[in-house]
Amino acid sequence: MMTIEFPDKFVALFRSDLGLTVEEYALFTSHFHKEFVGKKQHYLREGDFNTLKAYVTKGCSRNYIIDETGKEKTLFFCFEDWWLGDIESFLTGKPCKQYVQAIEDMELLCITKADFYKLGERIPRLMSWFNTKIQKTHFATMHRLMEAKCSQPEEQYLSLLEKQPDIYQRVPLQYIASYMNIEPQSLSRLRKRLTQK
Amino acid sequence: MMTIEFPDKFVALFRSDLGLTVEEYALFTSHFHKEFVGKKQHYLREGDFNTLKAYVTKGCSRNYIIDETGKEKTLFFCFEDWWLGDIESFLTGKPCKQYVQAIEDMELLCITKADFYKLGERIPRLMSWFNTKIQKTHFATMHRLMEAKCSQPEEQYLSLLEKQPDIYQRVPLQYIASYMNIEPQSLSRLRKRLTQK
DNA sequence: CAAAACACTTAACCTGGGTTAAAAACTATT
DNA sequence: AATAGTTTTTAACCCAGGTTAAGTGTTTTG
Repeated sequence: MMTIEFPDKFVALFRSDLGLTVEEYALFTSHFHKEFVGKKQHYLREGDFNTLKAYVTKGCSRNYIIDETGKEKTLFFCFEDWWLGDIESFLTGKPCKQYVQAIEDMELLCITKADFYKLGERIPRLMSWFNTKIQKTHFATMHRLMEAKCSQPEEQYLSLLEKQPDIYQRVPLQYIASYMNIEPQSLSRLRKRLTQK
Repeated sequence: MMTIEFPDKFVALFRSDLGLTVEEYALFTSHFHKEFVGKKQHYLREGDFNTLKAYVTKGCSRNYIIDETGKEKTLFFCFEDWWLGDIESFLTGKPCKQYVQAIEDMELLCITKADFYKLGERIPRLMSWFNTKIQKTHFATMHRLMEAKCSQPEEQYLSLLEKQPDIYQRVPLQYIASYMNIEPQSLSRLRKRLTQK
């Protein structure tokens, strides 16, 4: 079995922050395996079952859904040191509603749901970390809903440019438009308006 | 101390569904008190601290935020047998971002956060119920985000009319418009268009 | 009961994003 | 380097919803 390298942030999270012992940490990490998802490939599609917890070590992706008219609607992006997947499917065991597609070649560290829950029984802290993570994810989703309800395309573009300027280097414009709920043409037009000011 | 009447659904939830013993249930419910919120009064405002778990026995309300331009944006409504409040503030102990306003006179059954967590230690099932509830709330918020991203005002109006026809009797049109992210005038116009068909 | 406050509707005008289609600018592939 | 494929830009036209404002209907309250 080949040794996996775990990123600094991963180690810090479970060793320093969560305070797992060396033994607990070793046990936990021994259950991980590597996966790769090529650019434009799907990690999950609607109807799939999300049975892995996946930590992103390289690349980025987007979660999207397809509406009744066949249009893709990007819900959010995922970058290094985030966890990837469709939480609802992971937690309920039901099929995914979302698509998860790599925007760049991705490298993942994965543990199966079964292994994770088994370890959760032996390492209670792992379970409480997970519960806290679900809470934080919920807050993030709520903030996203608030943003979606409040902000005009123009402010949304500018605030994204401020918070995550690198996103425009890494993520094609069409996906950002879909995240902002407008057509690529409209985002292009909006940018033109902004540069003319 | 006066006796509080707990609604059937409340009893079913904690006795049948969750399986609390008679003693546990008695202990749990002994910590509740009643509260009233008059129509248009606020149960919570932005900046307040949400320190109560509140079960709605009568009336309905809306959670909303105010955007930079001063406009109210309704995130969701709350009816009988739902839990009321700003979960993020409850869980983090930080000030609310949301306003919670009664649409009709409301009657609530409340337990303090401190009491709830103390009981959670003695009755582990209570805690695991709560964790599951947070998960479900997260799914609901995610579905709301998906809906907000996908649906056109017209379909949103019609699907709401189908799912919860009583909402139009109980909730003023302006709040439904705000929930749908359009102006009251536009909803009025939309309804006219629909009746003309 | 009348006045005031609130809720809903209607209409005219305006604007920003959708739609369609084509061109231009990149990327990837042979 | 040439070709094909993809992504982004541009332009013209259209339309749904925003804005403003006025009018009608319905509660609430002194």
